[in-house]
Amino acid sequence: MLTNIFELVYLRKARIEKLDWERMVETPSVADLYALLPGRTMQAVGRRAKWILVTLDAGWTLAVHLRMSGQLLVQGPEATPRSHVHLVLALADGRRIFFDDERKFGRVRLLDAAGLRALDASFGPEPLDPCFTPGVLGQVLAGRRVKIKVALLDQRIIAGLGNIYASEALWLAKIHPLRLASSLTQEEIARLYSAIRQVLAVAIENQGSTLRNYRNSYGESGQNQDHFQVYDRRDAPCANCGTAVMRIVVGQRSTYFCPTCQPEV
DNA sequence: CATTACCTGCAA
DNA sequence: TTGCAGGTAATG
Repeated sequence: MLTNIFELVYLRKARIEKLDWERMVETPSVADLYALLPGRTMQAVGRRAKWILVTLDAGWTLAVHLRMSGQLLVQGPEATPRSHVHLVLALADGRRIFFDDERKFGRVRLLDAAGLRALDASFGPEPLDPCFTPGVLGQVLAGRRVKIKVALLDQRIIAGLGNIYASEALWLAKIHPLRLASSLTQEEIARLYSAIRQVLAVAIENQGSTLRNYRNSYGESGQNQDHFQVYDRRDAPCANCGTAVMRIVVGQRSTYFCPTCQPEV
């Protein structure tokens, strides 16, 4: 979750101070990244699905995906990178951006306008966008013979939900995770729509969920892990009915739900 | 569809 | 030692 930006930091005349895990650079080649990035100016920070998008000048966009354990940290000139910092960008004002990533799953791309359009087009609707309505959710789920939990994790169907918030949203909507997406009634879609937006809004309010690695760009933990209703709460009592929360595996991912509030398929 | 790979670290 | 972890791409 993107909780804050690098204010207006300047990458002008900056350099790549360290890059010791080249596999994190998906495109262009590492040589091209070294050629193109220095001298660029950061103009804005945005997000699409789980990609952090830093708008640069000359039509370039620096895209960063934190995957499981990545952190993007803004540090002062005196800070020492920890052992898992694999990319350091030195800024013109002396600060540095550390890409810290224990598991090395995180990725970086430098995209031109066409690359950005292609990335954007590969994702489903943004749940917090005003254009996202129950009707839109119904359309993207229509005819999908996939379990609803799997559909919610598929970024091509709907963008931005991860394993935590998929379970949380289904609990709030009282929908069993194994239901087929195509089987949801209008009413259930309406409930799911509200639940998704509610769960994300609360998570943002609580500055994200820190299980192990998540930090905002100042290195601060989130608080939303203290507000989980079902995720990581196997055997805890459901807040609605007291039934023990169950854990099952759906699409190879841990999935938590209340067997009473979210009736069987 | 399901399974495996990618990585490292931590808890059971 | 095994299993599991907030994600996704690449395989059968």
